[in-house]
Amino acid sequence: MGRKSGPELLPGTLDLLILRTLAAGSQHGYGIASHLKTVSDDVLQVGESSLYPALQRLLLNGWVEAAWGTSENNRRARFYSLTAAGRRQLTQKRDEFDRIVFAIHRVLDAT
Amino acid sequence: MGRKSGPELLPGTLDLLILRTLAAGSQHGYGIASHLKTVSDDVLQVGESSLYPALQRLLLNGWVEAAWGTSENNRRARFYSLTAAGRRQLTQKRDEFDRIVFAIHRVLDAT
DNA sequence: ATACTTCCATCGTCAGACGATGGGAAGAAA
DNA sequence: TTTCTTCCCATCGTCTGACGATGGAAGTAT
Repeated sequence: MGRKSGPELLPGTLDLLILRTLAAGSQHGYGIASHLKTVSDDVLQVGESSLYPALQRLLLNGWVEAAWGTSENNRRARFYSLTAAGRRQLTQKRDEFDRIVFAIHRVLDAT
Repeated sequence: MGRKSGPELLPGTLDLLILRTLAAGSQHGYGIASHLKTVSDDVLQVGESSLYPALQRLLLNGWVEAAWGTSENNRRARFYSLTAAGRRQLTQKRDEFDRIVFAIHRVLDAT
């Protein structure tokens, strides 16, 4: 029976979520995942095997940059932060998301 | 350069959209696609190569059933309609969608 | 010592969306 | 009559992306 109970995400929204999280300040991977889980009240549970590839993607696209540092818990951590292009991308992805969700609602609420 | 201008859909929502469309009455594939495009004001543009595989999926899962008939335009067409299980699935997928979109908004609107 | 938590990351798999492609039948245009 | 457009069916191959499993390493608590 393939799946467990339900998808933890809407595919295609992970980049947006990460970008938005980083817009509030630099964070390391683990911190991003925790933040999403907490803020979403445990609805959004992004595993590390989704998160890190996504971060690689964002790095490659130049939307985030990374720097090694030390976490609050005194551990070696890689801090990701938004670039200018990342900020632009955030706006754009957000608009696109809103546009599509609005459209979907039109369908769902249609007479 | 890979993409054209933007994704026409949120991946994972196509089944929901089709199910919801059929909840308003039997339709053939082409009709479903037209309906989505019209109602969404051209935002949701589902191509036939997305649509038909999706319909096959829905058939396999027993959420829709199909019957050959004749379209309004006097053409041979396959009419898809919701089964009882399909109606249940629609409710469930819709709830799930709302839940996740709500969670995403919590992230997007976070302080 | 040992176990748990935090933090990094990759590999292999699988689902799903989509471009390209192919066909057939009805009606309109040439 | 031929041609074109619209309607309607469907598949194949590709690519993106999420995720389970896996494997470290370093700090903190028991």
